[in-house]
Amino acid sequence: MGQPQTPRKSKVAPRLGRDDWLDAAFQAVVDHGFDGVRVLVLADTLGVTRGSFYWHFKDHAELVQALLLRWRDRELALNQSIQGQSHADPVKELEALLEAALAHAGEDLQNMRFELALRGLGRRDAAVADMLLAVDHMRMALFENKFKRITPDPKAATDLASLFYLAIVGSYQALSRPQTPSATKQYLQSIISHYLVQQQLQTR
Amino acid sequence: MGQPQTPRKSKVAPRLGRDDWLDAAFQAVVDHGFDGVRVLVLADTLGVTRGSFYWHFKDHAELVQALLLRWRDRELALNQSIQGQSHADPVKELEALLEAALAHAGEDLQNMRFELALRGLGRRDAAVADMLLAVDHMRMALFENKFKRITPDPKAATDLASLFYLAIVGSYQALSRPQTPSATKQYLQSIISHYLVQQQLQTR
DNA sequence: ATGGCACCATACACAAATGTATCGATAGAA
DNA sequence: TTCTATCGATACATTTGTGTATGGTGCCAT
Repeated sequence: MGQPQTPRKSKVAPRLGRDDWLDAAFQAVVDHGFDGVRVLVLADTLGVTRGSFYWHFKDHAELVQALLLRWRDRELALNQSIQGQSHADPVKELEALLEAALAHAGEDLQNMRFELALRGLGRRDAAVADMLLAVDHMRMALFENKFKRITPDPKAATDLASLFYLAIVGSYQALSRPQTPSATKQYLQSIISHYLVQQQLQTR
Repeated sequence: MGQPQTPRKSKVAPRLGRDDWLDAAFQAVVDHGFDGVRVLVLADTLGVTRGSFYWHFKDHAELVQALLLRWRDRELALNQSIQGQSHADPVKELEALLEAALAHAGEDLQNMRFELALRGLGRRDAAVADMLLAVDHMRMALFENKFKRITPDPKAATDLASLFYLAIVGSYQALSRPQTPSATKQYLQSIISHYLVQQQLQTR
């Protein structure tokens, strides 16, 4: 959380880099969706003119493309780091995954809003849809692995993984009943424990 | 599914009405989102000029507003009609509700796509968000009632209703694993039956 | 038939956004 | 110090979209 690699004077007139534009574009997506990513608006918020933009990027499409790739790379990295940590207790592990998945929504729900906007874009753009599909599979596999360590029935594990993952995505979308990620987490966990109790009763 | 109330010659030069513009706007939302609702594009697809539009509507905002209200009214009506039908068997009833909810996605997933776009709009517009909230509560209550007739635990009924409703919304969003509504229905039902079996084992 | 209403076309003014071309400024290396 | 690569400003051309004003046309009842 310190200075970027290129040490900047951090006082005034901070010459912009490619990442600064990407950050601004990210925020624009969060606030107004991908259709709200306007070059001259970004220029305004960054305090420069569009002349700067067309030095860093070929055109508007390249900006969006770069933003997409950055998101995917970060998502991949995050997934791998989560895959790394494993506890002895599989239930603890699942709960940790739930925790991570819902915390990933972001401080001010920015990541969540970005991802929703991204899914909106994916409905009109096949390439984006493919990218999302890959990420979804990646994350769903994570859930499936955890559930497989809990229940003996492999089909049940797959179904439960699907159900939970979709419920999380759905909770992003329809924030009606559980209005916060933490509330969502609580009732998801309650379902888990409920399920586990019955599981034990059944196998006993 | 016949002729509209105003009997039209159905041959050529069919003078347009307010609903024709709303239909075109609906399709535009399905295809390109709310930001893709452009008056002159609609005029093009309808084969007229914008002169027509500004006779039927005051401005662009009124078109969107009318589209929103039409959606809400239809949604309310649909909900009430579903609320009417009730079978003796509560499980059958729940399955019928699932069936209806997922069939509501629409022939070519048009209703689904529209609703997703609508939720995207709701993230930027408080009034739209409120409207969605009301509809979500309405539909969730439907689920909750069904579950309450199945399980004795009221908290479990609420949690399950939330889980299922959010999973349905999520399946709209992330069509990764279950790629079609029918596939979604199948594994949701599998979860139900799984749950019911355990429920019986527990209460026995 | 003809007057009037409902519906649409045409033309204009305006705004917002993209992209290009050109010139200016500035910091760091030579 | 001066040169140069990097970054930004300015001005222009073009596209796309909205909204308004005004005129045109077919159809129905009187």
